[in-house]
Amino acid sequence: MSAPDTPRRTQAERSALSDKRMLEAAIKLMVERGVEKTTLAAIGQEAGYSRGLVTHRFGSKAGLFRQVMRWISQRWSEHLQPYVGERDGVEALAAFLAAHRDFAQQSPETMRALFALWFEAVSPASEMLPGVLEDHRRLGSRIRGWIESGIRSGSVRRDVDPGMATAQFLGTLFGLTYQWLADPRRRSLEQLLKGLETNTRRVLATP
Amino acid sequence: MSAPDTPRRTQAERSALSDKRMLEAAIKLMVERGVEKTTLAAIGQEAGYSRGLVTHRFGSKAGLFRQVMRWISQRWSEHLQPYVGERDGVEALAAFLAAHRDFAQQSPETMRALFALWFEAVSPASEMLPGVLEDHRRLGSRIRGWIESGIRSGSVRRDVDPGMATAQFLGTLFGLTYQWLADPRRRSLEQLLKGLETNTRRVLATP
DNA sequence: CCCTTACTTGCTTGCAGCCAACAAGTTTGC
DNA sequence: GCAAACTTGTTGGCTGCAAGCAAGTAAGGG
Repeated sequence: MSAPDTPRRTQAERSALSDKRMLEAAIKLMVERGVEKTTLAAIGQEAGYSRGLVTHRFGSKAGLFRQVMRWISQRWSEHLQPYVGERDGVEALAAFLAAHRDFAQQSPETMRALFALWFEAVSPASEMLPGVLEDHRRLGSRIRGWIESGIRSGSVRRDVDPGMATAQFLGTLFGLTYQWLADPRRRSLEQLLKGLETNTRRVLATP
Repeated sequence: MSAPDTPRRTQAERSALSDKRMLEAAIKLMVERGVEKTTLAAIGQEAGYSRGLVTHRFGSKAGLFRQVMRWISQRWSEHLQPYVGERDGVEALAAFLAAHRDFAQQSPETMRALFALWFEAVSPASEMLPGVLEDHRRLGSRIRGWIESGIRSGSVRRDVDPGMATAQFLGTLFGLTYQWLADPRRRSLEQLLKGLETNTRRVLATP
């Protein structure tokens, strides 16, 4: 007879579970207190383990938050996928914005954690920057793809430079999300993204 | 006869000098290593004083960087002033972007420090956030003013919502600056801001 | 006037508390 | 029994505080 609160697990299950718990605890605490004021000991204990396990598993504090970023980034990316479907051009961008809006509404803490990590990475000599740039590049490629196919299918103006339009679109998305993070009550993210959609249509769509 | 390397100074001069030296040292080190990896002891010694003076003067690490932010923010604001002059509407916004571009070119480290501090402030429970929001609000008011007077003078479309247009414009400015900070070599800030100007004209200007 | 004495302000040094990272030990699953 | 998961002991380094020293300033008697 085994105690119901500690069922027998395989080693793989054990470490997968502790990984998940620690990542979730890290997100919870970093959203409450910020990365700097979140200690590794607190994360370990919030997750139900010892103060030392986090370091043992992820190597360092930076290593942990790199993992947090990858984890959320992946989930975000998967969430966006189905919204766009087979659309292209401006319609794909609009669907992408709707996905972003819904994700922020469904789990604002997760969104906050992801973007806080991205924004903190601009700090010079950041150990997270390479991963952030990788994420941005991937995201940029998808967006540029939609714009380019929009040009080919005629729904996007022919004189648009896809690379530049991508930078503008992503820049505005980041900037609006930043404003929402900094001061959530000033304007709703939904409203801000609606504005971006309108402007994107006006700038990119064929007349 | 007094030694040339230690001229006699009043108390006020002494502290003004040490303040300036410490703020400059803080900017230099935070641009090199990031805020987190910059120690108060290193700042004090870089400035030519003891490891303890920074805390004594500014109270805490957060207090110091609050002061750094105010200091740069003020200089930035003063730099922008003369560019705009008596312009309004889209022309004022274009002049503002030119000022931003020139400031970034003249002293990129200063710009980098200011925006890094702004972006780091989105971290929850940040002690700097109130000051950042204050800066943003002031900036937003000026921009909204230009847009509103542009509407009155007829150079900006009548159906534009000034508050929303301000949020979009500022958001894009932040987002593009973020991209430039994160990856300076990918696209020049000049190019990015040029794109913003074009889009702003397309969205706001009367046909 | 100037120069001694009392006082203020600027600055340094020593120390306590806290944290990340590492290493050695213990438990759990295979 | 042995390898992987996890815990506990320890160290070096950093912030923030407080006590103390030194440079500057003001006031009174000659």
